[in-house]
Amino acid sequence: MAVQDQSSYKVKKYFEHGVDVFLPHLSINYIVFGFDNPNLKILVQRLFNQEFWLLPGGYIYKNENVNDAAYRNLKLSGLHDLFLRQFKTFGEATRVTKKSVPKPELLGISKELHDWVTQRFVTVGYYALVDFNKVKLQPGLLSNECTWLDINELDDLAMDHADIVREARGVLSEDLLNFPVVANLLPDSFTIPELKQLYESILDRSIDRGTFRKKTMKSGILEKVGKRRNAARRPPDLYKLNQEQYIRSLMKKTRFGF
Amino acid sequence: MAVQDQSSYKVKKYFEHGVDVFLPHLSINYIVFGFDNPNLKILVQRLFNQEFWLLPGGYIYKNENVNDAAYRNLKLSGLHDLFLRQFKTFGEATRVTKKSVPKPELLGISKELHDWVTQRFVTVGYYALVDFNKVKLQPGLLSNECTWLDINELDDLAMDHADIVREARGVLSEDLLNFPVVANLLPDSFTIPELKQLYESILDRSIDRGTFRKKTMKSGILEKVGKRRNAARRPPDLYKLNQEQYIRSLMKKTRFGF
DNA sequence: TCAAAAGTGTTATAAATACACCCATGC
DNA sequence: GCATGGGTGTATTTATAACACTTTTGA
Repeated sequence: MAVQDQSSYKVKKYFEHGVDVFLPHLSINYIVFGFDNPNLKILVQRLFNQEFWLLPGGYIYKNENVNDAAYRNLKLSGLHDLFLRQFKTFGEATRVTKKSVPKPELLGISKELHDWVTQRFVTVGYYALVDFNKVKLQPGLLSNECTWLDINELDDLAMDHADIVREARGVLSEDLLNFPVVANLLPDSFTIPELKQLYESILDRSIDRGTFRKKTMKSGILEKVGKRRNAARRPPDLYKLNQEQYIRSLMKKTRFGF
Repeated sequence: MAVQDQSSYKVKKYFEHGVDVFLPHLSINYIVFGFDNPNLKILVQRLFNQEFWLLPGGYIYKNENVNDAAYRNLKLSGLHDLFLRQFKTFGEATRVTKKSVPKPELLGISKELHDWVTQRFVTVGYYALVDFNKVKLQPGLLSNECTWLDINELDDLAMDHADIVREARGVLSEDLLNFPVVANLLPDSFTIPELKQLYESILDRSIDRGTFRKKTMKSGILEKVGKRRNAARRPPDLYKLNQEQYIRSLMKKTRFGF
């Protein structure tokens, strides 16, 4: 399950140029969604010896675009070439102390660094969509352990991170109905029932099979590429994204009303 | 038109406790929408002797919620009890230098303050909806002059503020179709044709009269309160918001598809 | 041949769209 | 009475939702 890495000093790598190269009081946090059929998961991390999980995140260089920082920090966790979207900024002054503040003193870091990472942060929230099966879990520079957490089991998240996840899910639910973004969560080829299950796990409700098929087919972004053969039942058709039509549909902004 | 106030030193009032009480590198900017039938307007300010207009904005105290700061800063411009919604954070490192950087040296402020206000800022964007006729233009503490600018005439905005306005308009267009937020832009009582014109000015396209009426009526949030008598033609019915139904409809999230 | 899931079709209802037509007013 | 914009009705098309029926497979 969880992937661990006990080198407690790699945090120093992240801060190799000190803390003053970063914008103070401003951080980035990610909700990385992955679809482990039939469940929607999010990627979480923790510092070793700590009780609670944290959303992945990072800081922004003083001369760096926030969006660029978003991609850079994700890359440090081995995630790249993914769908990434800023969705909200969280600015409560007490957000860090809401629940289970991390204890950086356990990391054996300097007083200066300790003070820096425990300052008040306004955090810019991004959500990312990844192909669950392609992701190799790796803790990144700011954590020692990472794992997938079920979207419905957020009790073990620290600070206000459970709230952030819920907001992200709400925004994703909306985006889902406006754009076929969700294909970013699936492998290159997939079946309609899989896509339907994905919609259902995000929206948290069931959708009629016939209606779902008709709508997704009509959008024209799916292209049949074969059949899947694996069980004692009718094999589902396999589809892939028609990239051209996909782009076009992003432009048109056709709404999928389920 | 524009309202002026030549006291160039009131900026010092805003910074009476120095700059260190504020979060560095982080600001708030507003797009205050007002409907001057038939045109959609936004509120802009400028520092005297400067060429370009700026969006209203402000800074955040170190121990203050960003949302609270948003309301507080608006209040300094005489705006309160309005609809306010965070819609996006703008984090380009070079956003300030995109076009026409303000010249604070013209204000006769200290070197320290000059350096502070010209640092790199990540800005949290909010849009506000106000009743155009109720707003008394007043420049606030961070500007000497303010006015309404037509939503389609953004050439005179400094930095990346025109981009920010365009993004805000896009978000408002979406929100408009999901919630009856737009009533916040109208006086207490208004006619259906006025409401329609408002939709059209935001969405920048025309809507069928019959369809518009049917949809808005069906939502049940409008209550007839009389007729308007003013021209050589059939007098339109006057409506007001049914507050109870309005709240309910905010919950239900019914979509207005025009 | 059977169970199970995939695929397809049917029908009823509701929504969106584009009109046409009538209405109330001041000049 | 007439020009003007406001209010209402209708017909067409399209979307939504629920459900039933058929197909394909391995066991």
